[in-house]
Amino acid sequence: MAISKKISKARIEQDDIYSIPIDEFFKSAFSVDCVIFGYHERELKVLLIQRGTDPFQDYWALPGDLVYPYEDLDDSAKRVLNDLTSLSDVPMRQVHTFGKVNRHPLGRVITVGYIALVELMDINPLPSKWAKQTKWHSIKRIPKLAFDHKEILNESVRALKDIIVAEPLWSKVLPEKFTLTEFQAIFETILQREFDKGNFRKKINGLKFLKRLDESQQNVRHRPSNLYRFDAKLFKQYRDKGFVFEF
Amino acid sequence: MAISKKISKARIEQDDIYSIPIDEFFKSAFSVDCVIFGYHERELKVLLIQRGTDPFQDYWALPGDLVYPYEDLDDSAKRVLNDLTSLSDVPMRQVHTFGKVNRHPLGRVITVGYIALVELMDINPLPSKWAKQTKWHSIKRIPKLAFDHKEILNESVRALKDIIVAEPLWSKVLPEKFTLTEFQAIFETILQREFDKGNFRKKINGLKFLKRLDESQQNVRHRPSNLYRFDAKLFKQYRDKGFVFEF
DNA sequence: TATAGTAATTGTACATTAGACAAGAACTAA
DNA sequence: TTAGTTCTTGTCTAATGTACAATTACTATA
Repeated sequence: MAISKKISKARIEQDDIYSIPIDEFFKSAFSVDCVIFGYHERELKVLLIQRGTDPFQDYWALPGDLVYPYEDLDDSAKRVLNDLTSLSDVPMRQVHTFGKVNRHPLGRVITVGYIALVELMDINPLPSKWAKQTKWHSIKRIPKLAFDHKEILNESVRALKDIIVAEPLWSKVLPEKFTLTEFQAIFETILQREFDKGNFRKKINGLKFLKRLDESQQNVRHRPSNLYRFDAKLFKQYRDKGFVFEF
Repeated sequence: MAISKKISKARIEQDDIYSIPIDEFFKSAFSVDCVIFGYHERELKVLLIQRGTDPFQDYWALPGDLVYPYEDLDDSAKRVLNDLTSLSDVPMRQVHTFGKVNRHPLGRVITVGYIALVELMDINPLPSKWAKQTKWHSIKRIPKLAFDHKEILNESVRALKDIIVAEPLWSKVLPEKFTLTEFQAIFETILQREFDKGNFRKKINGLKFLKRLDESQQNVRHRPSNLYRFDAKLFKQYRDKGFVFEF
């Protein structure tokens, strides 16, 4: 399934679009690739699968596959992730589309990248369909990847930094009740910078959608931390009024 | 050129990906759509073409077309814009990809949106290829558009607001030497909010990459404004050090 | 039981920025 | 010369950011 040899580049350049039969355009495909970031205790990982099919058989890769003809793009990302890792209910966001001519050996395929952030221990990926294995890889030690997935991953890491502040992705990573130190750790890990504890806390106390509870940690060998809860409804109200979270 | 009837949705859902011949995936196409924002004297417009071909013949639409099989996505955006409007040297940025199943009547086509911002008077779009007309439309009075172009436009307007602060798109809109009032007007128009003149100016004075010149306006019936120049090199240096422009 | 260790929490002092607003300056037109 | 206009600078206050110190509440261990 290679790109049709009937289309020579030279011919197209000197001629106009009408000279190409429209059918020649409908010989390409598109795929989605899911970048599932897993956070746990100050470590950021990404979920990779080992491919059990060609091309790039046995390579590590982002969970991704061709989009069905009848399938909306956003739905496809969900379906593909489920097909390969058995995961569902992982809200993803579109990030960028990658479309170099030779990025796929079987023909012209562009791919749309989607990202998500989850607490690593909350989900249980299981390989299915043609995925041989699924495995969390530390963002700092990424093996050689199939296709241009390294580039997609890099771009996604960059995008995650923007999105983590703009959208409450972090709420997926926190337990129901959490400490401010845990909250701070997420931002420090993803944004790769440190914050002063006291000052960070002051900022948080101004945010009404992080509600302080009348409970505290148990069984710690130091002063127990107060617990907080995220109020998604209040957050939405804030945002609808133009509020922007910033660091 | 409709989606192959051989693929029934039911069959795919109960079966797995292997049951679909791979050729069935290579029957789709993708396009690029260019959202060229034109700024002039506190007005924001968008460049539309009138389509001279089916589908949506005679409709107003974003300049966009199918991507050639041998063509990188980013290159394609440039080429398509030039094909339809004769414009070149308009740096664009990818924004979002739209992939609903039925967004294109001729078959499965997803489209990648690109945006740019230019000074309206600096460029001279001329319809060519199958574009009957090109015309600047005020962002506030948009006619019925072909395909899902209204949705693409809406998303692009939103994205422009983010990008105008993150990237120096505004440098494309300003003359070599400009006043701070002109500079402020761009942000007020695009972000749709007003700034206090004095305070805005204070902020600007801290930015070294906006260099105050020893020149001022001529022939104005009020105190002439100082002229400034944008130093792109310095801006890059700032940004590489992690500087982020904000309002 | 007292003490050390640990991290949470609060506070303080200073610097920087934001926001509202006013005063003065530099031009043209009448 | 004066009025009209907008640019430019300044001032004052409030809010926020930053660095860092002091205090608190717990556990483990001597």
